[in-house]
Formats: sequence, C-alpha cells, structure tokens
Amino acid sequence: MMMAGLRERKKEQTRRRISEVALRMFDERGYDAVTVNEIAEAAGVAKVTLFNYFATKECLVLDAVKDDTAAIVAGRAEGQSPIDALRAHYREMAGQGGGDMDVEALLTRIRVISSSPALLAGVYQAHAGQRYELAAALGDATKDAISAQLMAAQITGVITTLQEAFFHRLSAGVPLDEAGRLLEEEVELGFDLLEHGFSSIKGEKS
Amino acid sequence: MMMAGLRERKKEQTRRRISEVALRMFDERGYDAVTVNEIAEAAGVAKVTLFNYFATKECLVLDAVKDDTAAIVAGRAEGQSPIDALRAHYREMAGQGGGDMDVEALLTRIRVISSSPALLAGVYQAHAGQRYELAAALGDATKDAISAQLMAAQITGVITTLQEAFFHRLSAGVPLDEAGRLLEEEVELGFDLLEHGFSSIKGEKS
DNA sequence: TTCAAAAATGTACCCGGTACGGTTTATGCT
DNA sequence: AGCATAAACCGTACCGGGTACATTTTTGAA
Repeated sequence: MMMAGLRERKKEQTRRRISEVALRMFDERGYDAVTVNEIAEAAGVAKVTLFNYFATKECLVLDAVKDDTAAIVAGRAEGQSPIDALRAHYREMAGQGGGDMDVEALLTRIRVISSSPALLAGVYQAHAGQRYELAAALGDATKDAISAQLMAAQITGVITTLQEAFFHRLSAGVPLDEAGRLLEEEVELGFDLLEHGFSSIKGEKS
Repeated sequence: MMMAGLRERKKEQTRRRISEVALRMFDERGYDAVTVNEIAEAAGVAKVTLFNYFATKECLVLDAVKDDTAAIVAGRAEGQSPIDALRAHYREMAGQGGGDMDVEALLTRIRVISSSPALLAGVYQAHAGQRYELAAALGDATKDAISAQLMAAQITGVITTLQEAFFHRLSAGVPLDEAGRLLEEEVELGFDLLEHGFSSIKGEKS
C-alpha cells in the first residue's frame, strides 16, 4: 500500500530546508561568496546529499521558478486562438497580483537572481527552453514551422519583458497592488503589439 | 613610436592558433570531453596563458560570434525607422549569403555550439545582452521605456529565430545559396510579423 | 523482529578557473 | 650594439563545483 509515505514527506521537508537555507545565505552574502559546502553544512546534510536534491548550485535558486506558456496554449478552449488564450491568462494573473504567493520570499529570490550573472544566465536558458516548447505547441495552429517559431520567439520575448518590468518595480519598492495595476496595462500593450505590430503605435511618441 | 609591433602580430597569431586548435578538438571529440589542459598543451602554451587570451572555456568558441543590432539602429539614416533599418540590413545580409565568410569554419563552429548545452547557454546569454542594448538604442524613438523593451524583445527573438533556422539548414546539408534564398523570404516574413502582427497572417493555414 | 530498498554519508577525485612569484622576450632609448 | 623596462609567459599550488564509489544509516513493510 502506497500510503502517501512519511518518507516522501521527509524528503520534501529536507528539500525545502536546503533551499531556504541556501536562499537566505545567498541573500545575505551574495551568490558567489557562498559555497555549496557551507550550505550543506548549514542545512545539516552532506554535500553529496545536497547534489542529490539539486542538480547544480543554480538549481538551489531556480528550481522554484517555472512558467509554462506551452501548457496554456495546449490547453486552450476549443476555437480560441493561442494568442487570445495567452492574453487571457496573463491578464488574469496580473489582475489578481499573484494572489497566494509569498511576496517576501519572492522578493529575496528576485534580488538574489538579478544580482548574479550566473543565475541570470540560467534564467535565459530557461526562457530559451520555453521558446522551443511554445513553438511546438503553436505548430498545430500555424501555417508553417518557421511562423510558429517566429511567433513563439516574439511571445516569449514579450512575456519575459513584462515579467522583468514587474519584478524590477517590486524590487524598487513599488507596492504589490500598484505594480499589479501597471502590469495589467502593460499586458494589454504587449499583446496588442504582438497582434497588430509596431505599425499600430508607430510614432506615437508622448 | 607604435610601429604595428611584431609583438602584436604574434599575439594575434597565438590567439588564432589556440582558437583553431580548440575548435578542431571540440569538433572531433566533443566540447565536454576536451579539457583546457589538453587544448593548452596542443597549442603549445600554458593553461594560464590560454586563460589570458580567453576568459573562459566558452569564449574559445563564442568570442568570434557577435551581432550588433543596437549599432544598426543607432547608425540608421536620418528619418528611417529602426525597424526599416534592421529589415534592410538583414535583407542585404541574406541576399549576399554572408559573402566573404569561411563556410567550412562557420559550419564546424555551429556544429560544436549546437551540440553543447553549455555553449548554447552562452549564446542565449549573448542574446539577452543584445536585447538590452537594442532596447536602449530604441529608447529614443519610442514613446516609453516599456514599449522599447517589448519591441527589442520581439526583434531579438525574430532575428535569433531566423539565424537558428538558417544555421540549422546549413548543418543539415542545404547548400549555401539555397539556404540564403530561403532566408531572404523568411526575413521578410519575420519583419512583416513584427510590423503588422499575428493578425495579418492569422488562420492562413496552408 | 527482521530484511531489503532507499537514502545519506565520507573519501577521493576531476575539471574549470585564479593567485602568485619567477622567467623569458620584445621594445624603446641611448 | 647594449641595456632597462614592461609585457607576456610559465609552473605550481590552490579553490569551488560536481561526480564515482563503496559504506553505513534509515525506513517501510512482512
């Protein structure tokens, strides 16, 4: 009988502990200045065990971050265009301002990531992965492969940019609800750009 | 008097030798399977010297690769829109099929890069850097910062995708001139997408 | 209680990259 | 030509991330 084991719970618990300890240490002393040995010791495990939970040092910070545009496109309602599905999703997401998320933890995570070139590189890599997945998901609804790839690249670029702007504001001290409101506007702007192109706002310099 | 020294020539020569040796070894045995010690030994220099020429192992392959969309935008003709300048540049580039480039060397470079996750990560990082520079260059011509960033992200995405498709074809054995012809079409497609949006080709499934 | 599987561990090692101190070599000046 | 200087080069030792391996501890279930 597989009774939602105690084992599994302990594992998740250990994993969380390692991750939290690491994030706190990174935040206090900087990503590069903290060694995995120190993290392991502080978390009360061996180095090998740490690498058993997290494949790399980067993963200690980045494993918790994931976006899944491809899934949104693949799971869209019948007859809905991919771009509409994505716009609806991010519109809602911006509206509720994240909702159930732990703002404190998120902020330190952002702080750590954005102050480390190595971690930023990891983020870029993740984006590239998303781009490929999204292109595959778009493949069915577009007339050819290259169009799907081009659209996927543009969409991923826009979403990435929106996220960055949002996080940047949070880091700068803008309150969550105000950042959410700004994000709502920018989501519309971004998706309008995707749907209608640069020519729709060309030369409208304020 | 700075008379184009023998020293400088030797340096460039050494640098090239290291780079060429490294690329060949990577191509033969795989990026991860070759150590920098081996490269240094094969090139007849000390490991320290190698790292004096190339900051990291990645740089041995990636230092030769660079694109400069920001410069194209910054140096565009009076009254020309950024997007027009970029389209013109890549149109011409595709037309002459690279022209003076060494196809053989380029191909092995592509082969090495695309078969190594570490190198691909480096490429993605470079793209991100380009995105920031392009956003800065676009900043003057757009109505606000976020629009510039969104456009830069879309443009970078499109150019990246076009490059990837082109290189992918070359790797697959498509002759250079044919790949160039296909690229020409796709450049127009990509920039049309940027200018007029997805709605302009929506539902045109062939 | 007992036993097999899973998890954790310690050790030793590899590789990329850096610090340091000493040696060669080109260069510019006399 | 000869000499001083600064640049390039080198060997060595070291650090930190990551892995292989053999061993021990823990855990779930019979």
